Amino acid sequence: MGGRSTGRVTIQHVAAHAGVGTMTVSRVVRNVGYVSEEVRTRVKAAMHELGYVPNELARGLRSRQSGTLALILSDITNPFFTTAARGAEDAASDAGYLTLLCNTDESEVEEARYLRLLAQKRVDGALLVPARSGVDSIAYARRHEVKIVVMDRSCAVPGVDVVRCDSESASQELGDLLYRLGHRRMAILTGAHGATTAEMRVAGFLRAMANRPDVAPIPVLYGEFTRESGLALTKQALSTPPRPTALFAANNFLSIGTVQQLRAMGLRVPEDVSVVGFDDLPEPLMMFPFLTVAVQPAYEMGRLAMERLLAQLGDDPPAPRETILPTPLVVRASTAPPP
Amino acid sequence: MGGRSTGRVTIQHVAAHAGVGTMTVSRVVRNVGYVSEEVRTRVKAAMHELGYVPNELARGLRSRQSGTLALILSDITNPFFTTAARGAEDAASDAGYLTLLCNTDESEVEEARYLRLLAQKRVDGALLVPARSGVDSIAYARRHEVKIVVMDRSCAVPGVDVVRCDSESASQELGDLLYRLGHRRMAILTGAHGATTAEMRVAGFLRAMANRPDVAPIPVLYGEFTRESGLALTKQALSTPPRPTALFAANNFLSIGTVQQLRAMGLRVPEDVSVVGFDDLPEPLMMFPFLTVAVQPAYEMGRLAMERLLAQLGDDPPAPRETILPTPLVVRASTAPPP
DNA sequence: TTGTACGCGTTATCAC
DNA sequence: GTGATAACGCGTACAA
Repeated sequence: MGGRSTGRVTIQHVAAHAGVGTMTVSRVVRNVGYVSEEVRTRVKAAMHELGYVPNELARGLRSRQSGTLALILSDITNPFFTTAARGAEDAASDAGYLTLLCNTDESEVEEARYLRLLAQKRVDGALLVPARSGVDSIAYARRHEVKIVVMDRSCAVPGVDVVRCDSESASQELGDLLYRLGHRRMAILTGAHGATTAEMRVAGFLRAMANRPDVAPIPVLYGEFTRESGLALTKQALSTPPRPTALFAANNFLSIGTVQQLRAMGLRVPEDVSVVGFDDLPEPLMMFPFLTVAVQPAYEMGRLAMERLLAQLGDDPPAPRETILPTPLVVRASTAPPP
Repeated sequence: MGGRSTGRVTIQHVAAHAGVGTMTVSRVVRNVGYVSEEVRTRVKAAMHELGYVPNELARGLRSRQSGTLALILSDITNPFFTTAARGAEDAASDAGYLTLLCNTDESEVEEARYLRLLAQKRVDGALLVPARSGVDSIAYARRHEVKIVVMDRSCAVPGVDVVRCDSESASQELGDLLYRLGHRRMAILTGAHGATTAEMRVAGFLRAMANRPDVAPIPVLYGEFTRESGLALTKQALSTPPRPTALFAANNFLSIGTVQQLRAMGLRVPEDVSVVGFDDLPEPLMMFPFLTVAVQPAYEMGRLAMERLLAQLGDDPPAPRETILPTPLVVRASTAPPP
């Protein structure tokens, strides 16, 4: 693979070397228009020999697109988002796009900062997991011709594509499950107020108890989607009588904290307290599959969302819609009838 | 915030709106050179009003840099790389850079493909986890003025920056540990031939047994760094007499497969077979901390590697060197004396 | 089928 | 202090 070029080989050098005009080289590079076979091979040889690499910056300047997409999520470290990111990157890569990674840590300020940077870079589009409502971000993106698909969370902005899992129904099913097992005193541990996933999971679980007068009032403890929050909220939930016989932890980190805290308090799961959670861990990470959970199809969500985004970038973009992915339950050892 | 602009506001529009030349606007935007306070405020007002966002593509075309870095790793889905990626992205973000994510799945073909794309995008630099030797990739990157820092793996190419963990010493310590516990029949399960981490861990472990004649010859089973490989290699290791009393699984996925397979075969860990592994899982992911492992400082590695890369991009780049991070052991419940 | 001139948005250079 | 002008490398329109 050719030449001792220093990366400053331009289309003109190639043209000169091949004894043709720049436009001919351009046509060969992009494989469009008519070029005689003879010239084509001559140009290709020159490209190879000089180690020519087309300059996407210049290309983008002309064509008003960068061939780059972005992934704006709260934290790649959460295995749910890790898997989703992989799905998204796979889809983008298949289409020849590169993907920028942005961690907002649920901060609207960071979200806005990244969006500004992305607009400067003229990215063609972004997958957005909005920290809060996302209205400002989406408005900003639209103003700057950055296509947006909202992922994982619902979004009140009209005319925006959304791909997410069915938090509400899945939570309701988790509630049903606990009820059928005989639980009547339960508590919900969830994320921050305002985070749509946190809210929807609460709503779904409560809906399961709506017409069941024998169920005690259900405390809803808001915190964060972290292990630490799981520890703290669990302590709190168990210290307020009547003591719950089952806990619903609305996220993977939360549920891990929950189980750890229960064990630290000398309580057995599920003999003393049942636990249901949200989000499964990827199979190769689970040494001891244990938790009864709602399994969000993270990879599919990421891939689908990116495919939607790519479609938006295409010639006739489909009408925006909300795509809600099925979110089945997996029943394991963390649930049992109340003691 | 400002204007109903459609993203096609250029520096010239701002200049016209403020009644100044484009150069003056450019100076204000970049905050360099001399501009009178009065004009400066006028320009800033115009920028705000028009919703001006500087075009990094055009900027990069002039300045020959893109403000973008890349992360080329095998699979973001591996929590070790996830955490490293977070460290790298944090460092890049702090410096005002955006980070592209590239998953090669240990394929040299994919690695080369991404590198070509990155060269087209004129990325300023990349963190590379080479699938194999990396010589071609590094040569290519150099030819195209993409700065490279090799991460996680060692690299024979001279003059290249490397940041990695101490696979060899840590593996030796794991070997020492098993020996001191009394194990004399052991086996090693590792990744693919040629992957430097796979090789180094084997070498380190074997070194621990070098001058110990009472230790039985140690089978080295090569496979992949996956759970499935862990299942298969474990089966194989236990089916060839003399049966080992301890296994060394050279990677997180491998060790999980190992434990699962042992349990499937009705063997208890550590009563029947001890297991030591490599890579810890992040704390918020471990419901049941169990495995004795060498803990690679993934976040620090990612951050440090990116900081090295940023330094390379600076004015006086430091001389390339190999940075080897300490990799301590954590002893947990998966190790015990042989039965 | 092939080549020429110009513009994409920005910045470096050099005058004013 | 400030502004005209010429690149940066490529693609579009048009001419040949």
